[in-house]
This record gives sequence, C-alpha cells and structure tokens, in this order.
Amino acid sequence: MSKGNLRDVIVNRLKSKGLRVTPQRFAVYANLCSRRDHPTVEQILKDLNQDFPISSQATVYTSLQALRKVGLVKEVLLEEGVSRYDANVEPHHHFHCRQCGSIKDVPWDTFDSFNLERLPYLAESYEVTIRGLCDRCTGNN
Amino acid sequence: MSKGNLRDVIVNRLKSKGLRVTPQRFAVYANLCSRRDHPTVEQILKDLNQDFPISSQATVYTSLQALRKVGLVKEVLLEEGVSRYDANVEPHHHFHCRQCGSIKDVPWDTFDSFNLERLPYLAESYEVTIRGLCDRCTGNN
DNA sequence: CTACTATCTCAGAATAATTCTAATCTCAGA
DNA sequence: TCTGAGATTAGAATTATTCTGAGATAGTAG
Repeated sequence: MSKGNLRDVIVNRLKSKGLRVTPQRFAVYANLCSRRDHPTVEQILKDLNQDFPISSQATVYTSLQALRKVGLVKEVLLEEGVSRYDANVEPHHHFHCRQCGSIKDVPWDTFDSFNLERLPYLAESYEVTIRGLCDRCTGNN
Repeated sequence: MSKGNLRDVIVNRLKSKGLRVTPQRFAVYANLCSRRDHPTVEQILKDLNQDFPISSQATVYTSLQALRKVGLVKEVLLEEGVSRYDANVEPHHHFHCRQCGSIKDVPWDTFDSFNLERLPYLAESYEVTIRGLCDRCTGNN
C-alpha cells in the first residue's frame, strides 16, 4: 500500500488499454481520478500547471480524447458550451444544482430498471440527469 | 381550421408569455414548432433565410433565449459543442443515435418507478438520455 | 390614427471552447 | 541503444456564442 501503488494502478490502466504512458497523459488521468467534481479542460489545465508547466492546452484536449476513446473517462454534458470529464466510468447518474452549478454522482440503483425493450430503437446505454438544488443550496434560496 | 389558426396559436402563446411578437421571433418559434428534429441555431437560421433573409444570426440566438426563459422552448444538450432546441416542452426523454446522430423524443411513461426522495438533494426535474442505434441504423451496422 | 418608448434587430466585432498545423520530441519494442 | 509510430507543443484557425451600439418597430396610451 505504498504511494507507488496508485501510480502503478494508473499506469497499468493506461497500458492495458494500449495507450502509451506519457507524463502528460498520466497527469491528466491521475488528476481526473483524484477529483469528484467533473472538471472542465480549463480546470484540469490550471490544476496541472499550478506549480510549474506540465502540459499544454492542446495536449489536455487530446489526452482526454484518447482516454475517452478507450473508455477510461466519460464526457459529461450538463451545461451549454463546456464539456466536463469524469473518471468514474461505472454506470451512474448525475445531479446538477441550478444554483451553485455543482455536479454530484447519483448511484445507479437510485432508479429501478427501465423497460428499454418498449422502445423502437436499440438502446445501448442510458443515464438520468436530475436538476434541482443541492444540499448546500437548499435553504439558501 | 383555417391556415390563420396555427398562426394565431403561436401569436397567442408568445403574447401570453409576455413576449412581443416580432416577425423574427415568430419565425423562429414557428419553425421550431414545425420540426421534430431538435435543430441547432445554424439549421434554424438556414431554414428561415432559405428564400429571402428573415433574420440575423444574433437574433435567432436572442429569440431562442427569450423563448427558453419563458418556457416555450427547451435546450437539448446531447453532443459536444452545439446546443439544440426543442419546442416540445412537455416532459419527455431523448434517444440519441450514435450512428446517424438523430434525436428522437421518448414518451415520458416509458419509465416508471423513480425514487427521487432517496436523494439528499431537492430534485426539481429529471430526464433520461438513451443512446444506441435508431431503427434506421439498426442492421446498417 | 399618431406619437412615444421600451424593446428588438442587425452587422460586425469580441470572446470562448476546441481543433488544426507542422515542427520537434519521446516512449517502448527490437 | 536505436528507431519510428505516436505524442507534445505554441500558435494559428475554426466554430459557437455573446456583445456593441446604432437604427428600427411593436404595442400602448392619448
């Protein structure tokens, strides 16, 4: 359970998906794994380059695209104009607070299973987006 | 049941929401009501100005924002980078085909048994996004 | 019907998110 | 090590959206 372990887990995940492990790609994915807040590219970049420059903007974009393509990260579209990213690729839903804008993961089993067979389409995945006020903002309004 | 009727319905909807009825705003909303395909701003604009110029781009944006603010249209976010718009403001879900990109409305009652009380948040609305292959693309793949 | 004014529209500029370019560099297999 | 496919980069380009400020107009009150 040394510090090196988390590093190795991330390296192995990248390798097992056939991705070359570069410092930039590692940093982007490690950063995303350490967060729960569904950051935008801008937020990831700011975080990475806080102390000294680690990655360019273009690389964060291409890294995220590579990670997305192999299924290590998911894109989250909840607001106009910005993509957010999520290293939690297990099935789950999202709650979006209309006041503070925060995004919370909602457990998959919050909803009972759906009747996707009734659709005239081949459904491969689905997710629920819930909007409202988060625990902090309830009462402030 | 004359042609004027549909026109009047739209005019009355705009008025009842306190919106001034301008030719541009009318055209944007009428166009959106006549479609089922959740168009982007670009598509609406192209449609409106097909024969002769009706509206500028900026006006389509501001019209849609005005219509959205009063609840006559909904914004649909399913793909990165573009907002789509929907004049169907009754509760419903969306299906998004990963092959042809088409978007279909899915009846509200396709899903049941939601336990929103179990969330530690104040849920005000929700919707399901389903992804997969539409009827046309099933088999083509 | 006319005048008024708050609101709307417009072209073009500005901003913001993302992608492209093409030169340079580097990971990882042999 | 050597090597080459693939990655990184700064900056330019592209695309979606918003802003600006001046001129037009819907709808109301007289």
